[in-house]
Amino acid sequence: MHRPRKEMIAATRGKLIAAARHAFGTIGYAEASMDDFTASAGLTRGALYHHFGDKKGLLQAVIAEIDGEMAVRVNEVASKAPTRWQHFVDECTTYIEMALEPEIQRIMFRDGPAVLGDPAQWPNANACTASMTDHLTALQQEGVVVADLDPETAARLINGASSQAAQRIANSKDPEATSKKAIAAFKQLLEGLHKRA
Amino acid sequence: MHRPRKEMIAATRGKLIAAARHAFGTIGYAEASMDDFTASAGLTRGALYHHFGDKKGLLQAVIAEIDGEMAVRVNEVASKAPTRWQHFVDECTTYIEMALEPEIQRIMFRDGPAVLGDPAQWPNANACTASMTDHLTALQQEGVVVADLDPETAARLINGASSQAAQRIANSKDPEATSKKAIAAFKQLLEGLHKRA
DNA sequence: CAATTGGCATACAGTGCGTATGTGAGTAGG
DNA sequence: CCTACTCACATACGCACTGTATGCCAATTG
Repeated sequence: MHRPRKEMIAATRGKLIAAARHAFGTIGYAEASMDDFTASAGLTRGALYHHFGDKKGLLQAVIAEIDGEMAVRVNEVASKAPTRWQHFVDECTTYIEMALEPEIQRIMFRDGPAVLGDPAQWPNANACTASMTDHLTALQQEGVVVADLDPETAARLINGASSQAAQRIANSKDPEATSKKAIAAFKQLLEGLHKRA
Repeated sequence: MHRPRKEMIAATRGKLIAAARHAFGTIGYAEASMDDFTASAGLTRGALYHHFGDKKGLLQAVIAEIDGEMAVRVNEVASKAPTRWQHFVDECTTYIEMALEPEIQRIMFRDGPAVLGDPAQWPNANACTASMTDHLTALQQEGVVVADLDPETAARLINGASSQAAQRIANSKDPEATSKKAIAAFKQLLEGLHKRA
């Protein structure tokens, strides 16, 4: 029986990722001391370097985890829509709502790109965009969306707009009102993709 | 005559900003050693701390300078358009083109937001968005753009989409082809703001 | 011409990252 | 069942970088 060993290792990795995720999500990547957050997980930097190579490696692992969770949440919400177009729109607005959470905003939209570069190049964190791309492709084949459009490109642009919308809401004095305005403007932009009669 | 003194000070500030701008724009904010780039300007960190307080303060100064330049360039190009809508579209595409430059991309869209937070909250770097907001407002009054839209919000979303478009082009294997696709997708999104017949 | 301001350099301390090395618990062969 | 090995993780060390406290010298002012 060689389970205990494997389980201990997985537990250690999990603890490190959880501690780092909390630190990165609150005080930010640059300010997070490896000594501090490994200690908060009851470990030392030795474990961190053994499992993740360096601080960036740990950030990658954290990002992969968050991306997976986001993809699940988006699919859950959007799959209930009546039409595919509505499905697509719901997917986008859910994305904005998730981007409102400080942890996601900080790690996925701020520190992540600054430390690891263009998110489009990340190896393990593209589930959300991939899903949006698929829907756009399908909508195009159904004739709902204009044909002259590269789906993945469009998905990325929408992504960018979403994150701005979320930041605007998050930093607003009156998030309720700002949210309405931001989502309205966002949907208006999406209308541009609709094929005209 | 107390020019020489003032001029020397301005020269020092200029040299520091230029050296930092180059370092930030190439190797990035986090990797740029203050000792190194102050030395490359023939100075030491003493001058830096005297004039800018800390590393972040210097980044702010660099960003303010770049923002000013960007605003000038946008206005130069866009002011030649025949219609106001075209003027607005040109403004956006010019913005994308500028965002293609590695220095601007790195400092304004990656490291800047990571270190200083939401660009919308920056005190001295909003000239570009302000201009776009103005045009959207005017277009709205002329009935070209849908009335039910907050101009500043829309400007920010477009900003986000622009920066994604630029990153996509910049990281592409075939920038020429990607550029066409990205700008086409971008214009398609903008069409959503047009009032329909 | 003396006094003072302040621009900038130098010296110092704290902290954090990365690496090299050590140790003890689990694992495999005889 | 005992020994040798592996490997997860800790400890110890060196280096680089930021920020602050202090010092010096030139320019300004009366």
